[in-house]
Amino acid sequence: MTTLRVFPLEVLVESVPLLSANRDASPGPAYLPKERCTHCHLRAWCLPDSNESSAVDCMDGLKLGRRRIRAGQRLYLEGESFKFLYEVRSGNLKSSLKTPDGIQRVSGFHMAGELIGLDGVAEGHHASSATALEDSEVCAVSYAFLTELATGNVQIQRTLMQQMSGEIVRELRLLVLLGNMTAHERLAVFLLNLSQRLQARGYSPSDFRMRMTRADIGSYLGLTLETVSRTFSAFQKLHLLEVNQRHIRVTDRSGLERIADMRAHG
Amino acid sequence: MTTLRVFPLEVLVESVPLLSANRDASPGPAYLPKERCTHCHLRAWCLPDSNESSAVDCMDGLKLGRRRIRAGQRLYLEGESFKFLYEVRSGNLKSSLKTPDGIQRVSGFHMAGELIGLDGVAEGHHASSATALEDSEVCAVSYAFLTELATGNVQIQRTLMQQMSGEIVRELRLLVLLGNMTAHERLAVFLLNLSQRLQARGYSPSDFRMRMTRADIGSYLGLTLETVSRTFSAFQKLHLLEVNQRHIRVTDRSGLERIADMRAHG
DNA sequence: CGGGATATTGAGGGATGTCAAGGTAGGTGG
DNA sequence: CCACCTACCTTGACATCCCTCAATATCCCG
Repeated sequence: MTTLRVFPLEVLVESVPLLSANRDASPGPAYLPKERCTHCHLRAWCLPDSNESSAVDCMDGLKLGRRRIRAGQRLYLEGESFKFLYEVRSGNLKSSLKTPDGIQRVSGFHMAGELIGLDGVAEGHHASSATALEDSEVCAVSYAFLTELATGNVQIQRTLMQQMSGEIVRELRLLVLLGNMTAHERLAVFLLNLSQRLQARGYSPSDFRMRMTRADIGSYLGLTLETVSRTFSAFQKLHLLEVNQRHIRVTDRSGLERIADMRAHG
Repeated sequence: MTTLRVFPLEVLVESVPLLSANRDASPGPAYLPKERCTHCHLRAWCLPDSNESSAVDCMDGLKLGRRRIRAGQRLYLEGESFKFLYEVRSGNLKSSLKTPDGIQRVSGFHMAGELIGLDGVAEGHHASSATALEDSEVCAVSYAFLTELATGNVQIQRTLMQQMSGEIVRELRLLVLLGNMTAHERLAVFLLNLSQRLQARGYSPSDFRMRMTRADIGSYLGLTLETVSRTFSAFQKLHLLEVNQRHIRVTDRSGLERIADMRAHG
């Protein structure tokens, strides 16, 4: 496994003057220079309702820091003191947390535009770890500063609450999945969800490369990696997919959908 | 099953003047009269950090409405428009949501002092339903008013965020449970959690009556009711519990704990 | 006392976990 | 450029836990 190197983020985020838009000034080895939020093409994802200029202005005032993470590196660790939320700028990450027996279990995969770290708010330290599945870039937002700002800005406050609640809903749906579904159903739901999220970002929903291992998928879906592998093979035999390692071509989407909510129809 | 009767809550909460502390004035058939939050003995649970008088004053200004729910009745329905958060005052409720195949799955059990309905914030309608397991009482808080208030009050804002994040963390832990654990481990974790929450409320942690059916527990833990029943019997044979229908006596707590994180030790 | 909901227990089968043995891809260094 | 190495993936055989189906028992409430 890759050596873990976590750079002290406080230094990056707190010490640089706000609104220093100079993107060419002395980039450190592990992060990109700061820049105004207005330039962030993912702003709409991070704060979907911020159409009012006031909200945008507020966002510009946020203490922001970009950060690069190499594949396999951790962005934060379970139990670590919680200070920042992160928006994924590019690449893919996974969240995971330890079971009582010390095994790491994947609780989510995160693509560009998604906000992570919200589970740290409750107890002041992260409830899960975040690991890069490939070389990735994130945007760090000081949570203390964000809440301070939210106090005077309904827009930001509302968005934060919505993001949190959205996390709750996502996990509820995953709970249902883990509680009732067969391996076939789980993988079908997983692939359709992946496909839909890729499409929303302008990628092909039917031809993509997964960034996670079979073990990651299995851990996420509550299955062993062998069962995941077998299920991929089964889907291929059913002519639903063409599978080549992590490259997936969906050849029968409606077939997948039929499996995803199987018991609803038969 | 009991007939469902949902009273129009908007009427109750919006139409009554604020701070009408008269608890004897014309109570409707389905709810108690309004009263100041200061009189609420569960205030500390709902907003744990509100020691400053300013926060308490703010809470007094919240649009609050008490509401009675009979056993089996629904407080709100999945998909219903989201307007209120609810704090459980007395009794016990369960949350549940539909699987793709239309089966209702339990996602949580709620005891006095717990805040429910947070999953509705994300999309403006409830992501789950809440059903009373016995005759219960809740306190309705207008979400719109609460956020408005939070804009000027860091205390309330922080508490809201913490409650939400806490919900996320609880669900994360349940995810881990559902993904990896055996029936024995699941039930042990469930019972210990129940025990701990009862103790925190001043009840015996080792001698209590569960309010939910075997089917509810099974649905929550991702097991069938038969497996739950068998596991109770097994625990009894192992002299961990004495089980009499829903009455539980924990006779070997450390034994339960050993099962709950079994793989950690052997 | 009766009826419906709830709980217990048994028998059998199936889906998935476990253990094991290759196979494949991609990166690294000679 | 090739050989190797490591991580990842596939497939098989077998075991097992839990689900399904079914019968009976018990409790609670009217």
